[in-house]
Order: sequence, then structure tokens, then C-alpha cells
Amino acid sequence: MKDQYQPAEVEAQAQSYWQSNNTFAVTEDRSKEKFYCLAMFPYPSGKLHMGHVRNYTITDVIARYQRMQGKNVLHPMGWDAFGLPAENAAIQNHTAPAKWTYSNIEYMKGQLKSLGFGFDWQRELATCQSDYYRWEQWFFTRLYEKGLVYKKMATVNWDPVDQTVLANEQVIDGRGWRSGALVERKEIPQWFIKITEYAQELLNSLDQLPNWPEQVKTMQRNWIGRSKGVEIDFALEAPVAGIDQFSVYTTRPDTVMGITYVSLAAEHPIVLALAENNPELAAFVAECKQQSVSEADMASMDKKGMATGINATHPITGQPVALWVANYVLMDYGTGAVMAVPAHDQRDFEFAQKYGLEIKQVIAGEGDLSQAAISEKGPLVNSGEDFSQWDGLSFGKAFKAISQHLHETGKGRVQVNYRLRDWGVSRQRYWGCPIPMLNLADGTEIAVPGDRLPVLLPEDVQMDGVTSPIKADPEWRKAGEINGVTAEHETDTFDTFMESSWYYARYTCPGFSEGMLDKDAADYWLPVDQYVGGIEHAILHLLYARFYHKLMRDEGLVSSDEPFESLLCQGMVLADSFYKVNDDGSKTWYNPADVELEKDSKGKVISARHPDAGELSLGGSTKMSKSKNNGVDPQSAVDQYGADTLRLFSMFAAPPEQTLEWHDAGVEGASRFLRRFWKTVHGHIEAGSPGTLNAEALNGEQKGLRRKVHETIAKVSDDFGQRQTFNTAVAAVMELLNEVTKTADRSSPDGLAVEREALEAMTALLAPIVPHICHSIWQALGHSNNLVDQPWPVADEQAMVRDSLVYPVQVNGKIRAQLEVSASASSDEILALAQSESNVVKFLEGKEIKMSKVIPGKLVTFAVK
RNA sequence: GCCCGGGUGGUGGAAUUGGUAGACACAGGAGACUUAAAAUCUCCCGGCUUAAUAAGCCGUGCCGGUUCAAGUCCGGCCCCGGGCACCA
Repeated sequence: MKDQYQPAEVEAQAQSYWQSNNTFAVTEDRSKEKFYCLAMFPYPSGKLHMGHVRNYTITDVIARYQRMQGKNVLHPMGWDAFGLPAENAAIQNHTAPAKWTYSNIEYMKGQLKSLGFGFDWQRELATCQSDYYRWEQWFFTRLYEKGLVYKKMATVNWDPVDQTVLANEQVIDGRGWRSGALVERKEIPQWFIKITEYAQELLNSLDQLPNWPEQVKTMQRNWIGRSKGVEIDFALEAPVAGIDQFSVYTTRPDTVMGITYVSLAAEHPIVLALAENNPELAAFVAECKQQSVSEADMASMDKKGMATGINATHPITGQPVALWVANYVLMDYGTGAVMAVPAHDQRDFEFAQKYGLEIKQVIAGEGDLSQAAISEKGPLVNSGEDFSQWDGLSFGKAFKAISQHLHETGKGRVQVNYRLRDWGVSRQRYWGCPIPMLNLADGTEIAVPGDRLPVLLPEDVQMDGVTSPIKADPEWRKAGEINGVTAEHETDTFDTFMESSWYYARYTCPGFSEGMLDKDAADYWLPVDQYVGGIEHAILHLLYARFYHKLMRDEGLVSSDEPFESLLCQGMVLADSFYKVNDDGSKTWYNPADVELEKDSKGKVISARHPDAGELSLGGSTKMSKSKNNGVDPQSAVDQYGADTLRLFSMFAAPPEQTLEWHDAGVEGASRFLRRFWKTVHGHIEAGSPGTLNAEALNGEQKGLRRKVHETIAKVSDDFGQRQTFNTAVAAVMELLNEVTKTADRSSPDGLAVEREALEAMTALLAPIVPHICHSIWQALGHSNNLVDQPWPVADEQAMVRDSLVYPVQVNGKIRAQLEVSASASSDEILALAQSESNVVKFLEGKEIKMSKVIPGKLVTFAVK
């Protein structure tokens, strides 16, 4: 063993050992318990960032820990390779998205290998390869045949200058990111998958996921948003373009007597018909179209409306109700019409105040109706002469009575609704999986027949920055004739969530060419035992993957109901961001690595400079992202300190669920610890051969060290296996090394035996986190087996027994003394001793003891008056 | 705006079921070793009272409550982060 720790050499040696022994390749070994450990696969954006390092270190630690428990562990890796950034990069760098993507994959794969992650690389897959996406196409055609897929008009962001559809991310302050033109809403035909048919099951089976964070389940429940309400029909006073009625949905039928107007979406057929003969209304409709489709933008914009000039009839009172057009009502959600009760809904209240509409209280409650709506539920009031029997009813009773009345008069029905909307999977972009549909000259469409799959995406293309190459190429569209009718390929591609919704299943049989999944392999490995990924995926990705799993189950491809048995959502890795405002008001973001910081005496950043750009503004600590250019490249840390140091630091810096604010400082400490560990082992080996450990023959100090060893084993096992708090596990091992350095006795064989036991335990406990250095040390300690397969150490209860305990003594909740007592002392004995402690006596003197108690193993407490 | 999290020393964090707030580190300070530097080692390190110790008081975003005891539970607020369906 060398006396100096040399990470580059140690890491190269361990990595080549694993590679030549094929250590991480696994098969369906039915003699062992399986464990499928999965990290969310990366988008190949160019380089790894700290979020990746954090994510894959967590799964690698869990995978290696489970393997040391004797399990057959699958830990695969692949690439979420389709997506928008490839198109942008291709335009910028005058290359093709495929070429850019493949070269990123190659580079990032090298980085992953240099970090020593134990992936089974034989199972690597990239979603942009046709042997992957062909099965996604096949599956979509199956869903189409089953009636789970349909086409409808849906709204997109339209850039009128570039004549192109924009992603929400590409709309900045209502304008297209490249053209700067005001974005418009546009309706185009798009494909949808009926996730709403599975809404109830997706909701119910959340209850069968005890190992998912409560936070994520709550978010998904709210997203699905099951509600029970009433659909109510409104008749128009006079038909408009043949339409004589419309419907609204409400969860508050108890407030119907307070309806004073109804809001329609700008795209509502009634509004469109009226606008034809009303230029003012047409102008307002056009104005409503000039905004982004994102819900966040909708909710934060100014609420605007305009009276249509026509009335509907209140379904119960028969009174006229004014019809308004409002910019916050969207045709895509629900019925495109909303009943308004300004007295009991805050948004309606603000709208009514702005336009001077009637506010009619029909629910009793605390509050001032000239200031705000009373939105809490309460007893009904002002139901009117004909319906005075409803006055005083609670919400539940009113719901029943009013929905019953609507049902009997044929003007409404109780209905369960979901906030969840069907999954729109059409994208008007090039770098994605072609949607396997054929558009026929007669206006109908059919699925691409199985013998014509896959529909290949050409990779050798030129991007012009505006039109998708497959949309621009008439040759690509040509699909011959079907039953004598000319057919053309659909030129839209799939949402990339389609690929990430089933990759976890394909890892079980990545080379299978007979079908989407090899059922034997899929049934052996699935469900995933531990899934780890960023909290930002808590809703969309995880909901779509759960949905896909149920679709695959119903197709007979998998046997389980849920894809991910246990979920760990790591917090985001944040980094400081820095920008400069350009002349046109846009911002240029500078990478933290290139920014010089000036700090005050307390270490707080007060200003930032860039060598070229000069003084910068502070953008705060935000999620590492391309758009803010604040990704931190882990490569420099690997080059300087080695992979183990980076792995150790990223596990030590914070618990996994918590956001991690990245600062370079601190990595040094992890490196120092590894050097000390190496040096201690080296010194121990130089000191001579240990004797056989004889627990009975040890002196007090040796017993003390041994107790610490076994306490640490117990603590780390709990932290890895149950709590998943890797930071405290590392801290516990650091404490043990401090103890070894301080108290190890190298002058006797007994002392060396205790130290040997401590160092071997530390090596095994740290192996999942810093596998390279542990691999070397394990060999240096005379072992010839692969540490990866070494059984996890077990704490010896006997070694942890204590002779005496120290109790803090509280009087009225304040600590007044520390009391050392024999471990066998009774509560009464402990109380008596505590009462005679001089500093305790001081606070008990002349007072009446109201309560005294010993909490075994914890503390002694008195309450006095 | 709506849904979900978070806020503890100069910094990252610890405190697992209401029971010793600040483990373990980073940064900083003092010293040892060294011709010097790096590395390493030792000690100090929330605030206040005190020469110092003993000891005491205050202290976990803010305000209030429950309890012998609150970082932890309850009510109200402030700030920060994530998601909001076409970023992945």
C-alpha cells in the first residue's frame, strides 16, 4: 500500500477491475432476491451537471448497499434522447440534432464511467433509436385500435412572424423568443390519449404506494382533482346560429341562486357566432387570443371581459342572466363556460366589481361583501319566495336539494369531474418519434399498419430554425395508397414524455426484437424497487409513467399495477445565477464558474464581476438550468480531487430530499477525510499484524472504541436501509475515524485487532459511497474477494452494552445538571441522585415539586412551583 | 393566482416518536512543525453578562397558543424554492 492516497491511480484500478470482471452485468438469476434500482435517465444536453451526479450517486449507493445485502441488483442507464434543445443546438452549431445528440451521449457516458457508477452498460438504450421508438409507435397503434386515442382541435402558442408553434418555454413575456412577435393562441388538430379514463384508478392506487413521499401523492391527487358537482344547462333567451343552450359545471350548486352572470371563453361557438356581426366583440375576441396558453400566465394576467349583449335564462328562477366573454375562461378546459357567483367566489367578485355587475349574497357567513367574497360554506339565505324551503340548509343538504330539483326539471345532473385533462401527445417538432398515423386524402386517418412500422425519422437533415425538416419534405410525407386513397404520413412527433413513460420496462429486455417487452424478463424485474429522481418530475413524468404502466398491463405486457414500488425525490441542485441586462431588455446569463465574487467580512456576496462583461446582477440561487446558464460542471472537481471525493461530498452536503445549494467550498473537506482514512489504514498496516479479536480481554478504552464501531454499524445501516439519510451516515463514519485516530492502541495485538475491526467496518460501510478507495483499502487489508459482494457488516449487540449513562436533569424545562448513573440504576435511585445534585438543589429549594419523572435513557425532569 | 415543499451559527447541515439545539464538516482565528510555503497536527469558534471560571440570561423566519418541556404540535403571517399540462 502506498503511503499517499492517489485518487487517479486508485480509481483507474478499481474501474478496470469492475470492467474486466463484468461486475455490474446482471441476468434474471431466480435463485436470488431481485432489486431493481433506477435513476431517472438524463437528457443528453452536453455535459453532466451536479444534479446528475447527485441523482446517480444516490442510486449507486442504494444499488451497492442492496447488493451487499445479497440481492441480485439491476442498475441500468440510458438516454432520454429526443427533445427541443437538440433542435436549438443544431441550428446554432450548424449540425443535425441526431449528430449533436449522439456525440453528447458519447461524452456523457465517459463522464459517468469516470464517476465509477455501477451501471449494467449492456442494457444501455437511447430513445431516439428506432429499435426503441418502434415499439412506442406499435403501442400507440394498439391504443388507437382500442379507442383510447382520438384527434381534436387544441390550442397552441403561435408565432405569427416565424409561422411556427412555440413551447411555453419559448414564450417570454407574451412574445416569441426568436421573432419577438406577440404570440397568439391558435387551434390546430392534435392527437390525445384518454388518460381521463384511468383518472379514478390513478387516484385510487396512490393509496397502494406506502413508500412514495406523501408530498408527491398529495400533488398527484390535487392534479387529478376529483370533484363531485353538478352540470347545469342554461337556455339562451334567443338561439344564436342555431345554438339554443350551453352547460356549465360547478362544485358549488348551493350558490346557484346567487348567479348574476355567466362567462364564456373567447373561442366558445356562441361568442364566435355573435362576433361575426359585432366588430367590437370581434376585436375583444382577437385580443383574448393574444396571450400564452400556460396556466400560470392565465392566472396572473389582468382579468378582462365584455358583455355579449345577450342573456341566458337562469335554470331555476327563469330570470335573465347576462352572458359575458372573459379572457380567463378557456375552451380547452371543461365546457368553456363558467357560472359566476360574485358574492361567493373571489375571482367572480373582482370581475363583478370591475364591471359593476350585481353581487347577490345567498350564503350566510362572516365577512364584508363590499370588500371580498364570502367563499366559506354556510347556511343558505335569500333563496327567494318560491324556494324559501332552501334557506338555512347546510352545504350538503343544499347540494342534494338543488341538484335534485335540477334533475327533476331536466336542467342538470350530478357529475363526478376530474381536473385532469386528456394527454395531448402531438408536437409540431422534428426531433421526436413520428406519430404512426396516416392522413388520407378523403380527410380520414388510419394507424400505420404493423408491417410498415417503424416510421423512421430521417437523421441527416438541415434545420432552418422554423419548419420541421419532415414537414418541409414532401417526399417524406408520401405513404402511397391505402385502398385506392392517397395517404400521407403524419408529420407531428410525440411528446417526449411518451419515451420516458416506459423506458424503465424496456431496460429489462433492451435488445428484445419480438415485441415491446419480453414478458419473462419484465415480470422478473418489475416493478422497480427504488426509483430516484428530481422533485420537479413529481407530477407529469411520474403520472404519465404510472398511466403507461396500466396501459401496458391492460395490453398483457406487464403483470403489476404500478411501476415504482418506492420513490425517492431528490431535491434540486441550485446554484447562484448571474446576468447582465442587454440594451433590448433581454438578459444574458453568465456561468458561475466564470464569475468573480466579492464578499463582505461575514462571507456574504455583495457583488459579482465577469472578466469580459464587467459588473453583473445577482440572479439569486435557482435550479441549475441551461436557460440561466448556471450549471456547475462536475468535471473540474473530478479532475482535481477524484470521483470519490465528489461522490462523498454530494452525499454529505445535504439529505437527498432537500434542495442543495452548490458551492465549491466544502469539497476540500471530503478530500481531506479520504486522505486521513488512507493514512490511518497505512499506519495501521505498518504497525504490524493484529491478534485475534478477543472481546473479553479488552481494556476499557479498547471496549469503548469497539462500542463506537458497532454503534456506527447500527447507525449507518439504519441511515442507508431505512432513513435514506446518507449525510448522517457519512458523519457517523467521520466520527468513528476521529475516535480511531484519538484512541486506537497500536502497542498490543489486542489493540491492533480492535483497530482492524474498526477499519474493516469503515471500509464496508463506505464502500457504497466511495467504492474506489474502499476497493484498494480492502485489498490492502489482505482480502482477495470483490468488496462489491462482501456481506454488509452486522452490529454486535454485546459490544454496544454500556456500564453507565449520563442523564441531563431538567427543572421546569431547563437543564441544570448532568448526572452519571449506573446503567442498572432504578428510576427511584436516579431521581434521588438527581435531587441531591448541588445545582439542582439550588432550583428545587423552597419550591413545591409538582412532578418528577425519569425518561429512561433520555433525561430526568422536575416541575416545581 | 392555484397546488406542494422549505426557512436552525459566518456557511452546508445535525437533533429518527414533543425530551441536552448546533453532531459532522466548511470558512475563520490562535499555536506547533518548517529556511519558507504547501501538507499535517493541537486548541478556540451562536449572542450577551463575566478578567476568567463556575454560573446565568437570550437564541431555530415573524406574531400568538398548547405543554413540566416546542426547531418538532396548533392558529395567523412573511420570505424563498418546485410544479402548473409544449423545458426535461
